[in-house]
Amino acid sequence: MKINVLIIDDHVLFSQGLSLILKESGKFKVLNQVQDSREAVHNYCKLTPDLVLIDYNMPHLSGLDIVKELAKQVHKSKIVVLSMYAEESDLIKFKELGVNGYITKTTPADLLIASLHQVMDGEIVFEKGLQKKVVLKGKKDIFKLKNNLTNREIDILLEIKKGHTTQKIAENLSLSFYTVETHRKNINRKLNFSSKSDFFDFLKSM
Amino acid sequence: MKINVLIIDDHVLFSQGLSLILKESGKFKVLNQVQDSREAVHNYCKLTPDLVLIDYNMPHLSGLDIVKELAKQVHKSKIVVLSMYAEESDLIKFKELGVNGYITKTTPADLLIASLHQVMDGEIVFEKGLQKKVVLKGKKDIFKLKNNLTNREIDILLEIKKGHTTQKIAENLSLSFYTVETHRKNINRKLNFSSKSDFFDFLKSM
DNA sequence: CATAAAATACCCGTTAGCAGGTATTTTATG
DNA sequence: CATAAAATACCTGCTAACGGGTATTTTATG
Repeated sequence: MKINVLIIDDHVLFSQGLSLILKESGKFKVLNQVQDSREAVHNYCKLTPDLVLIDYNMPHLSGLDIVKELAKQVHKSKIVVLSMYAEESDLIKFKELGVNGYITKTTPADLLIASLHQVMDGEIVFEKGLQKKVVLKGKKDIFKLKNNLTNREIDILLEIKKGHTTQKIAENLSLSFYTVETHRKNINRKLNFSSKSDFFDFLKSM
Repeated sequence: MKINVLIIDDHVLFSQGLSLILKESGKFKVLNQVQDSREAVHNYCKLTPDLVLIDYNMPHLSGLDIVKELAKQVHKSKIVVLSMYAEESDLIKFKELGVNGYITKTTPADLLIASLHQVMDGEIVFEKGLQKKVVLKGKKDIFKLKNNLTNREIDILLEIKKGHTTQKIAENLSLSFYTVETHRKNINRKLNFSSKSDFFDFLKSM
């Protein structure tokens, strides 16, 4: 039995090439290729594919939003995001959304096929995610030392990075509102950013 | 006799798909697919292709620079640029460089094949991929359309991106504090971010 | 030229963030 | 065990941001 695939990508040329790649492998059947979100949701429900391949870098619509839409539907399938670049922040978002795979377009076809089979076997394939995470763990200590931050302050920074308010952070970490404010104060004193955007740039580098 | 093609694109997945598309047409022979500029020039000289297909939207190197490099070589071939978006400013640059075609990746395979044949017949094909509504919009315009933002709102967003306060933005743009606040309000209403970090992520993507 | 969209400007009330403090408890660490 | 560092908690006051309005002028556009 072949794996039924739905491709969502407004770059028709890429979709058609990808279809041929999948077809050649002999294990996949491309049910349809769609170029916009309305068609995407409609085809998803009608065709009930086993696997959805969605391009993230679409100029006119957000891959993220489509993934959210698909997640709302009754039919459930594996979802793999195909992206031009490996963006760390995007990776986290897609992981949170429960996407089954994130593969960059720099991946050779055979590796893609192999990854898709892994996904169909229930694995979660985040190509470069694993490598980066390992690197990040070593970074954390250097990061701490470099900025004279304490463990708790890093906890708070990670919460801020998620976009949580002081109140929310307090709830999440089971702390008093005042305690979180104190930490924030100390962080700001230590890092002393000249503007909000500098601060958010810093958070991104974490 | 088949048309010998060299593909330059660091998105291997796309190159491989494109190769299959060309192969299926029966009229093209893909000599090689390369991922970086050095390989590009080397292969160009060694394989002397009839046609070069080059991706413009490469993250780490400029398609423009590669085209310039190829133009310097002894061997001459037709050069067609494949792009994600149709950007007017780039179009002019490529025209000046004597590129034989500029086709977006939203073009269906059959139209691409037809366009490539036109190019091989000596025609210059610059608008095959740009059908109906896609009216040569720049990145900024796509961005605008995508989010329903006005020109002024983008000005304000760029100021916010710099980390300026409302007061500072008002001074920089010679506007009233209240006007800037109104714009910010409208931007927030249109984009409706759930958190500050989402907002700053968005700014970064500008 | 009529009309809509965009850009400009002003007012009010609320809240989150932040800088200024002070102070206690817990945890390492020599 | 003594002491410093870290983590906890509370209070005050100020300001930027933001959402709710309203309203006028300028600019496109059919």
